[in-house]
Amino acid sequence: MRLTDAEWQVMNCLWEKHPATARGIAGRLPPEVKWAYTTIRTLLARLVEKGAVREYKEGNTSLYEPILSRENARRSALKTLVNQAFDGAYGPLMHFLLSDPALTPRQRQALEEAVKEQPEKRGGDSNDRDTQ
Amino acid sequence: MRLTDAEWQVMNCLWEKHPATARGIAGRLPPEVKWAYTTIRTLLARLVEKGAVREYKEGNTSLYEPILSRENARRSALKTLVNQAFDGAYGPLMHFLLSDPALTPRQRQALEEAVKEQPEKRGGDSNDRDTQ
DNA sequence: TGACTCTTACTACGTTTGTAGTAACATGTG
DNA sequence: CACATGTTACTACAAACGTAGTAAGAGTCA
Repeated sequence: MRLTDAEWQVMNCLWEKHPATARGIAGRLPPEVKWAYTTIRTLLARLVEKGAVREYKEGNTSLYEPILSRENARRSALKTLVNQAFDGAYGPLMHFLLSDPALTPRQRQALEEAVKEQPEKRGGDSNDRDTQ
Repeated sequence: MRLTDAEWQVMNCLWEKHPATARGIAGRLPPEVKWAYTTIRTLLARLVEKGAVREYKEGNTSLYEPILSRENARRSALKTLVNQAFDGAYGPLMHFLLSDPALTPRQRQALEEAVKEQPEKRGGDSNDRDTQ
């Protein structure tokens, strides 16, 4: 399951608190995101259509709830990144993390340990378990 | 600098060996990618336009060379991912990596150490150093 | 009951992305 | 020189994305 930038914003709000109404989500979006109510509605509709979110009615109001778990969305996004930018292996990613200047020396050392043992795991691209 | 999926494929070939011709890149794409020559040409043109690649002529043939470094492309992609999927902090990402069932116990422990010390670094979204 | 105010359903539209096609120009070869 | 072959320049076009508008129904309050 691939989420677009805008969809991530909406899903993040939904994971944080659900079920939620479109307006509730509008209220929990980061302050710099100022979308029209209808924009959020469109995004939710698209998410429902792709099976990431379930919609049900309470009175005439729609409530939304995530189907795709945060866990799986993350796993999927990370796999995509690793495949496209890190040769499909987690080792290079860790290596890269290592090079972050913001790490403390101890962190660096700990990570180094981990990388040394990394079993060069190739990213099998195949069947994402992405529901639940 | 944001790269699309297709652009990553091309850039990966370019980083591997450059300068390169469009046809050379075609030859180094992974076997499952079967693009028309003109498709690669279009992608290269878009990359040139966005400043990720430089093009120059040798005779009447175009040679291409990356301007955007792999390093920076990775950094940028990782930052985007972290911002959208991991609350803008590297800690949750490491946590997530930790949960990968493919880790050896020692790796897990080493990573755990690193995470414990993680300074909850918030993703300042701002000025990407993305050239060179 | 009429006027507001929400909510939904449907539609819209410019941009980006994936994926190419075609026409014209250059170059080497018989 | 005439032709085959490779190269470039330009154009195309459907799907996905970001971002929204409008019309019509439903609840609510004076």
